Amino acid sequence: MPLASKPVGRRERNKQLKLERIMAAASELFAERGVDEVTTQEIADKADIGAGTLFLYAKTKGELLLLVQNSLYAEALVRGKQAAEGITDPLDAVMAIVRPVVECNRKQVDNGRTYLREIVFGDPAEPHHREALGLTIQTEEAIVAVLLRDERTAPDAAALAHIVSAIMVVAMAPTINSAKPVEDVVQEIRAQVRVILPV
Amino acid sequence: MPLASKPVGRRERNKQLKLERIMAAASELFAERGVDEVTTQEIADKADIGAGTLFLYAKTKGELLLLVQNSLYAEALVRGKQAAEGITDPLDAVMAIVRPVVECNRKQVDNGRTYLREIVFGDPAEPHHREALGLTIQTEEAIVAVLLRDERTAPDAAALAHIVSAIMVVAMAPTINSAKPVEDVVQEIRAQVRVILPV
DNA sequence: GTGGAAGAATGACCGTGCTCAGTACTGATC
DNA sequence: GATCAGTACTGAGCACGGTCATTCTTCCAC
Repeated sequence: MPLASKPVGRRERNKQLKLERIMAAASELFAERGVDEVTTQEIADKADIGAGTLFLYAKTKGELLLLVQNSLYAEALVRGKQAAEGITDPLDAVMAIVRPVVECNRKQVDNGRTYLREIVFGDPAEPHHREALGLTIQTEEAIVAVLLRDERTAPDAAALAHIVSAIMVVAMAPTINSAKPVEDVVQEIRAQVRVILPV
Repeated sequence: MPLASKPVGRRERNKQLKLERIMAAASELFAERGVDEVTTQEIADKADIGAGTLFLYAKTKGELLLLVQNSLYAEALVRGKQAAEGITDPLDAVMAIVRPVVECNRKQVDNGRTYLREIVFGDPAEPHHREALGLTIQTEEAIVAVLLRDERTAPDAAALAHIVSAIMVVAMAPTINSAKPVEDVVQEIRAQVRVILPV
């Protein structure tokens, strides 16, 4: 009976287990074939639960994608923050944060774009959506931190970081850009960020 | 037989008439109840055509919304361009273009947001979508024209205009902002544009 | 143990956007 | 007019995401 500090009954344990099975199933199927080519029925089958049960754990298919992709995004953000630490040039430092996020988002282009769509148009009341919004805020805060190294007022830094966010979204999300390789997208973002980051 | 320069047979005429009926029906229903609360069946009924026929004129429901909203957007753009002509301050001039677009987009919030979603995530191969993209490009060109009044390089102006576009999208589209009144959205955009338009 | 309240799981079912095999219409050709 | 190829129209039907009345499970009080 190791670490039974929280009274965890069979009920809670089963729920947790089911959630893990769902995440594993969804994660795998989405990565393999893309979110649009997978039905919720398939995910339920693979997770060995009823079709309706799925929606007790994620209110919509979109929420399911958020659930899966949030952790990837979180990891990318950590990498970006670390990479930015050693870089003094503001533009390069900002791009050090941006790059891993773009790479992560483009790992499976369709899923990445749908993820963005869910963040922008989904229901912010849902927990997985809130988590995603939290990550975008953290990303902006990381950029703010970089910008504040130079003399700059805090409100301006916050506004600039928000603008960088917007640039990223509009570089990654549109269907027109969906065929562009990661490097092109990163360069496109860099070109725009440079214009708004005067020395 | 007035102006029969083009050989317009019954066939072409009927198609045109049907398209007009579809546009009228969709336009009215969308405006009344919002795009999500209207079924394609209802639109077809109101236009007095078969359910399947609808999709010969617009490949998806989203395309139908583009079809309807494009003309409104086009009008807003014209108003914005005119308003900007008499204004010398760059920030004010840019905002003169932005404001009517935001107002138009927010006339029925849900429809406006769905319109943006379609522009960003829809199929650029579809004709109505292409028209919408054309309008966004025209908007950016109008902003470029304003920016080039002051000494500024053309590439920079283009980049800045594109950034203003991005700011607008990210101000209007997200669910979180859907409750904000027009004036708040405009001010939010203005605050950001000011930061990137140094004298 | 037993009873029963609270909660979780289920899958048949529904509404929706969209498709497609079949039908009807148009207009050119003789 | 008759024939016919090309095109437009149709609505029954499909696939899918999501719901909900019902069933099953857990766990507490006694």
